[in-house]
Amino acid sequence: MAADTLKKLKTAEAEKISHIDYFNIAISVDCVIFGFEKKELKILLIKSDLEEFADKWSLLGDLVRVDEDLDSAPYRVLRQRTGLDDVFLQQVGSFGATNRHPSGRVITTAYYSLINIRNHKLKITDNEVHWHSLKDLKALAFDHKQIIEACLQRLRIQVMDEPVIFNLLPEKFSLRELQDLYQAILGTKLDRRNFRKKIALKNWLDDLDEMEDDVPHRPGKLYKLKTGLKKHLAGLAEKVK
Amino acid sequence: MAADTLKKLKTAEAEKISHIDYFNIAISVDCVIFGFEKKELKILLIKSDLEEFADKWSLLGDLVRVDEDLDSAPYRVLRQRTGLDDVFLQQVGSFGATNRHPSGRVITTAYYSLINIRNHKLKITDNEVHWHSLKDLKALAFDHKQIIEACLQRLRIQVMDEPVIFNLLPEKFSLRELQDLYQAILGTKLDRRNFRKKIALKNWLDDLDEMEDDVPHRPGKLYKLKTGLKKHLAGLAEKVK
DNA sequence: TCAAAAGTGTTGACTTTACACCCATGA
DNA sequence: TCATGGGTGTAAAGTCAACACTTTTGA
Repeated sequence: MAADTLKKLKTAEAEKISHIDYFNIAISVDCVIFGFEKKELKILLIKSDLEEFADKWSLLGDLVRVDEDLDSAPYRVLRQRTGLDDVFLQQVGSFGATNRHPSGRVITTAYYSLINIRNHKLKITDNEVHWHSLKDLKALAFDHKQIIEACLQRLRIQVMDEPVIFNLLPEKFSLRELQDLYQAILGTKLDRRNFRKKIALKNWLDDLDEMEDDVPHRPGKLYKLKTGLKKHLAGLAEKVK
Repeated sequence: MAADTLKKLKTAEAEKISHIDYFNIAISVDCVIFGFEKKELKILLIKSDLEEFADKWSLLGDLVRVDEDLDSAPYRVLRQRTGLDDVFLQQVGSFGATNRHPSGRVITTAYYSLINIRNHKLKITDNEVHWHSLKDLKALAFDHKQIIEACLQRLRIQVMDEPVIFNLLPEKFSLRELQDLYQAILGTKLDRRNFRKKIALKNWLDDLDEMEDDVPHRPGKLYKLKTGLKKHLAGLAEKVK
């Protein structure tokens, strides 16, 4: 979150900055991290540590370091916050209204990320960090609501013709889980037969010849993403797409 | 162009900046300005004033001012460079490799713009500014080639289902001109009958009951964009789309 | 035996593509 | 009279949406 920013901005540094103001537009990155659990799309947020936004939640972000590529910064943020290293990340846009940050001029570049909540490597140690259901987001810090909206729209478009959605699922999954996920993202119900036809047509999946074994009803077949359609194709899609 | 940047960066300011380095990532905007003439897509470039890029062309850009919204900066650049005020502009993405700028750390946000080359208000006084055919772009300064590529891809997608393309045409135009323009953007040939059907279906145009009168062959009907589908819907599409 | 979800095809509506001829105008 | 593009329709292929019944499993 660009909130880290703030702690710093409130110290002596803040004064220094405000004086050499003209050259001091800080630049941050913010990550909209999507997860999927219990048929719901979730998003990872942190309690804002800014007075102005007391009790509000904000995105995970940080200032960009002078020796790091812009597109590397969100990977660092995710590594630091979640311990995950090989994640799907894609730049969505930059937000730079003069008044978006209460303690100074900060332009932020937003990225969206898709991660599997159940990934065993995912370690959220910071207890100010929590998963939130997208449905009942309260007021957020900064312009983060708007940023999330933009990322969600990007996700909705992307999900239709690129195999990015699998970053939200475990290695093995059933078609029901996949359909539930599409529905959560798109906010619609899909016809099961049409859905399966469409997925089959895309030819993204390998049938594992295994069955679910933990469901209280008839188990479905398990599938995995075809090897070769590597899960996080971030770098590629990022700039060229 | 982020080249303005450079002039500044090379002065005394440059030293100052390099020392308080940690907080000094400059932020610029660059405009990919498309025009259409003689059945070709053109782009407006300026001679780079940077030694490192002597004889190379670069995009029009400038540093973002501390008291101006990020999304306002490209409008200012266009106003200053072309005299045009009401232009179509849309943010495409931000580019921030550490080494993208030879004289310092500059992150740039790219915008694409569509303007009518024949617009009488268009005043390119600076004689270092020229229209270039997209086909024969030589090496460009910075990462501007890559930025143009990204903007072109955005344009290609956008043009398919939003009436943005008309910003490149005069008020009145024939279906042939429109088709030529689509072809220039998409880089393909289109079937005339199918093209006309598709356009008719979109219901974007008003038939003016006028004819072309300056063509060396049978004149076609003239159309204009329906009022209400205002030409530059930039602000709208920008963040929400 | 019940509840829950798995699995599976067909039809009609619509969209997309391919394709060819006569017409109007200016040179 | 020629060259250039204007203007127009149809048929076949493909895509998309709607829709229902039988099967398997666990509780």
